[in-house]
Amino acid sequence: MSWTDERVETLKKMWGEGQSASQIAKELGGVTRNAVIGKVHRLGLSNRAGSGASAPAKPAAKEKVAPSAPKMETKAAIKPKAPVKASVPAIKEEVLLDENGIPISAARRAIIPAGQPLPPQPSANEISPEALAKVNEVEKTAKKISLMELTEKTCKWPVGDPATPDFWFCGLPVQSGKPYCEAHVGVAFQPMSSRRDRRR
DNA sequence: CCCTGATTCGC
DNA sequence: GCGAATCAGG
Repeated sequence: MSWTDERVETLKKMWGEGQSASQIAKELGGVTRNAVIGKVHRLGLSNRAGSGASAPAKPAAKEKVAPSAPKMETKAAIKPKAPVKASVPAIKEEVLLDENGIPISAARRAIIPAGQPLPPQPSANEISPEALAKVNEVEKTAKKISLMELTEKTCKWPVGDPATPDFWFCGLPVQSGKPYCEAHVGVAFQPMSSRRDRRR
């Protein structure tokens, strides 16, 4: 593959949108994230910001270390024509508030359904509205995979009622070792804080 | 371990 | 110019 005008265009676009090099590489196909990063540098748009921040001294005096332990990279080549459009829709969401002023979103209610034993449900915690908004967004683009499709790399956040055909798991790539994608990690692991002891 | 971008350097 | 290998950090 070569850097056709078109591909460069996509690269610029996605990089500008803050997409990671690996994501861009996947989108383009035929190139690795290294290639993307290399190109990005050559194009001189390594810095996404460009604000007048004083350029920190980067001597970058690097020395060749003895090459000893070679590292193999795991190649998983699966790219279904997922219509994953790189778009950044405005995060606008209606956050309903309950009696206590705790934000309740549609997504939230959607995952509390049957009252069955569900995974780590942050009960009455106060979750940042942003996190919830993100979850709502994610659930729109989630891969919606089935139980059997779950792997260590797929978000295991359940959505819907397990007793319903509409039940599915998020399925998006997990964040490092966690069982959920970034968005769901945000609502799954929330330090209980609202437990402020109030005088009565 | 997973991921990220940054840099180097042989091609 | 290109990008794998490597480095460095999260």
